[in-house]
Amino acid sequence: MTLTVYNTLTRNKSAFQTIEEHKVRMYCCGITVYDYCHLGHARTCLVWDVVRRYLQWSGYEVKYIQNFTDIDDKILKRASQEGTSMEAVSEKYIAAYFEDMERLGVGQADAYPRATHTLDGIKRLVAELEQKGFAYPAEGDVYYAVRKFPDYGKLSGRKLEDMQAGASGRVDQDPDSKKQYPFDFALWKAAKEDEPAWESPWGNGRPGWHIECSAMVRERLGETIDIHVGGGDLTFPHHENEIAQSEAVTGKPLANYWLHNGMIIVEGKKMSKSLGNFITIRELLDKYEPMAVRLFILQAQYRKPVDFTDEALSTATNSWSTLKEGLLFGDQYGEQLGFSGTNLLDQELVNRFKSAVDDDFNFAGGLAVLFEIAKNLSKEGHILIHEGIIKTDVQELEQQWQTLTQLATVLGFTASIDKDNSNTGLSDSEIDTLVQQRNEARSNKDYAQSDRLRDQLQSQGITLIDKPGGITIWNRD
RNA sequence: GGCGACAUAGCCAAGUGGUAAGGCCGUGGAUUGCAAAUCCAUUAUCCCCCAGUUCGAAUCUGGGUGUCGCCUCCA
Repeated sequence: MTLTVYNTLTRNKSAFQTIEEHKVRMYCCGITVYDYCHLGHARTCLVWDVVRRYLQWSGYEVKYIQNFTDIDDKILKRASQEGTSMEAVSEKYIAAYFEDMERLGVGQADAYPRATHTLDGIKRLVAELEQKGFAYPAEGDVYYAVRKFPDYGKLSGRKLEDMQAGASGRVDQDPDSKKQYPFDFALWKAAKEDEPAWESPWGNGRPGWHIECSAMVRERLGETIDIHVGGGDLTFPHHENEIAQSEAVTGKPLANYWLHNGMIIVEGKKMSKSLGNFITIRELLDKYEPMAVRLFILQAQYRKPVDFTDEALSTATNSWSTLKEGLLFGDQYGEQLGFSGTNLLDQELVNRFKSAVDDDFNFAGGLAVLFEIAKNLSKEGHILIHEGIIKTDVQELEQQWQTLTQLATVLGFTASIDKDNSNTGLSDSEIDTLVQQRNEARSNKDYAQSDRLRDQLQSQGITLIDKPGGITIWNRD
């Protein structure tokens, strides 16, 4: 089986081949830290985290880097609104980012470089671009001359002439602009009053947005990396500009594979800050379980847009409880069934999972395998509770459970038994007594009393199951 | 206006030439005092529309229609 991936650069699926055998160098364009993350950010982080897990599980050693943009107009604006500094705003939202991602179960990258820690690399890159004639200074700013880079537009599939012709007035030359050409972009911006600035050969100033990623990739991963990922909305201009910057200097491809995830849609429109239709991860997790959110995102192909609705999240919550039941099977019944603890996997199931996901990270296809296993396990669990028997061979059940657990881990799903069910205050014998009282009421046809007792127990998390022959068993939720 | 992506049951969604995975919801039956839970069974003659290629297409080609993204900060 071969992993096949869709490459934005070639607009095609092709077999995945690494530069160095068994090693993957992967870079993800992270976030600008001026506010809490929303569901759209969650999708990006979640999807690429799972891609990385999958690559690792497939036998690759993955070096995964994700940046924080901590120099930016929006951060400065936020700082002045809050009467604080750019650093304070960045720190606050970086901390919030880690809290949110931990709750979602997103693994940590190998490093989180920041623009403010990459100034040397950035300035070196700008200087090299200037030396090679790709950049020009203008009154303290430095711009990249896109017309000097023949490949400009190759990632997003556009031509400069078309963009200019088709933009219908949207790219009118700003009379105050220092650019030589409308699509040139800033590598370095001259310092404004009261704003943070760094010394440079072009005067005090700060870096433009795109240059930091070029510098970080080069510094942390090298001149050509295997996979560069990010949200689809970054394809142009951000990633296009990264390519222009890096490749102009090195003469080598910046990345062999460019992968982009689709957007979250709300009522037909992209979830975004500017539209104000976003829901933060924190708000979301007040209402839904993290694993349900993960399922909601992974059930869709990563490149397609996904509609956010409460109905979809509720559905995902129900689906998650099915999966969860399967995942908890061994914890709940393993001891009783005498699980051996050996880690044997069902290769047929593993292969089906792998062949699904190997096709451009088709996680939805992989999840179908997980659901199949989980459904059977939860069914066996139910039969065990109700009838005290199982219908599948114990060894096979254990193998299924081990397989489910491992495959779920690849996708980042983990379940744990809720610990707060022991505070009902009722001991087993007390429950037995109440159940007996209820059965007496039932035999006297005093159903009002019997239902009252059942409700009372239910409210304390005790579910009664009436079986044929007047036998009642119970269990704690 | 330019570039790109997508269109499969009530909802979400996989499937890229051989006759429609999976999830959620629902339905029928068993069981029950009634429930709940559970078990069993069941839910697209058809994949946006039209034409074509083919023995055969949801899957390929052409043309429509619709939706979304990017072209400005953006995950």
